[in-house]
Amino acid sequence: MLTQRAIASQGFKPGLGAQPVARQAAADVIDLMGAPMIYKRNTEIYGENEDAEYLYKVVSGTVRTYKVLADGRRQIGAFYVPGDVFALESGPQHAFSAEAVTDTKVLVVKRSAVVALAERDNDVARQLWAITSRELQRAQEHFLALIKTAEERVVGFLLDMSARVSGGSPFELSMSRQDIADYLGLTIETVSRTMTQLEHLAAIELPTSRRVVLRNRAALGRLNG
Amino acid sequence: MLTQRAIASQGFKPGLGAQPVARQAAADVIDLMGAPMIYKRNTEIYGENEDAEYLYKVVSGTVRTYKVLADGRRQIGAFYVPGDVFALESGPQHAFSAEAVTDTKVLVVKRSAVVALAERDNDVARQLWAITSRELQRAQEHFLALIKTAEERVVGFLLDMSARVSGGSPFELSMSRQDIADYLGLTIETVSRTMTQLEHLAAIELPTSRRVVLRNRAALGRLNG
DNA sequence: CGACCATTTGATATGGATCAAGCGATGTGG
DNA sequence: CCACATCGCTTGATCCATATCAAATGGTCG
Repeated sequence: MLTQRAIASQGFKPGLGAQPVARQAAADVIDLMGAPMIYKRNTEIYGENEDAEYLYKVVSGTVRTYKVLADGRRQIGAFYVPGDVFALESGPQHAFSAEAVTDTKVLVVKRSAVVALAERDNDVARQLWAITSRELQRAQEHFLALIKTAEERVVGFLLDMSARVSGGSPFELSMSRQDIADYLGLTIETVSRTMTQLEHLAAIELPTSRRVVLRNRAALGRLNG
Repeated sequence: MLTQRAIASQGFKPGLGAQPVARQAAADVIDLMGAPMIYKRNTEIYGENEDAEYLYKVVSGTVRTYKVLADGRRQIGAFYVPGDVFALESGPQHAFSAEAVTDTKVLVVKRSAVVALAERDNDVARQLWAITSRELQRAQEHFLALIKTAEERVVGFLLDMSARVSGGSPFELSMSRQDIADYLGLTIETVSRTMTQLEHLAAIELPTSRRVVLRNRAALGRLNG
């Protein structure tokens, strides 16, 4: 479904807009050197604490990274959609595990190869830095979301996803309510109730549980805090 | 503030001085090129959305970065103690404001100078990346802390601070209860109550409200989740 | 000593979690 | 093609951790 649009939009992420050039070039390294791979829905891409051997770029589908806490709860660190680069969250070992949310196609490149290339090509070095920087910014925003109310978290999530998946207002959520709950630090019941409530407020519409129509962006902006 | 900034810019003249430091690590670059500056308790170092012109390294004292949310609440992003480098949290503008928690001495260096140096020196480039990477890791840990219980957050904070400030077990908190609350996403009352409770559990001791003795690390480790 | 600020302690309220059913879509075996 | 099992989601009732409101205590500095 997403494949055609995903390929067309590679390398650009409207909204973040910090360094489109750097992002483009960084993406190119993976585009040029990357090997395509396919992961089925709910299969592991890598595990927490494994050596971070590869860098990935999503071609189609959605990926989640997560950690399972001591008490058994799962916290999702991020969702990655077509165009996003992941597995550069930290040091030499992965801090999070990664799984395919849907059937997913990625491009894979050896981290060591890119790092070696960066030794000689400081354009590549700058791109690696830029990717990490953007990841940091994303983590900070996610982090700020966690101190907001349930309604604000859900609204923020919907606005974010609608901006990131190609298209815009009527869009499809590729992840389950449980995934959303684990991403937002809420329970599935609270996410569900909040969605219903937003629908009653006429802020959104839910033709199906996965399909979202942003019906009143002004109201959503206000509810976003 | 402007006066102090002017002094900072004397530290580096483009085109000069690159050679002698060419093989130094980034932290050392700040040590070598940095201009000392002093900020009084509770004064601003830089504001959110200002251009990120400088990089800072704490020599003495403590710094907090924070954001004020729409509803007026303040969220502290990080505390920086001697040895820490800050102001590399994101892109070309600061995502957070920075203030001195106590009277603080820092070394300041022009960001553009370091970035320019990184163009020619891979080692410096790698160090810039490493600093950003570490910051990302720190943000992720802070983020994971926010989904824990109040007790776990406070215990985690105390263990973290005790590890970071020179010394170890008996150590001094340089920040107020309000600072801690805003860092942990709790209220001042909850932080206070939790501290008292930890004292009753004989896990810690509080000779004064700012002085902390870790009395039972095993118990604290358990309470940390 | 007195004023002020930070911290602690107490009483009550509440947002979201938890426990528990119900419902609708999808798929499977008969 | 239907009956039924399953799964993901929604809805309802109740509980609890932390927030909020309020007051007392302690420490610091003029």
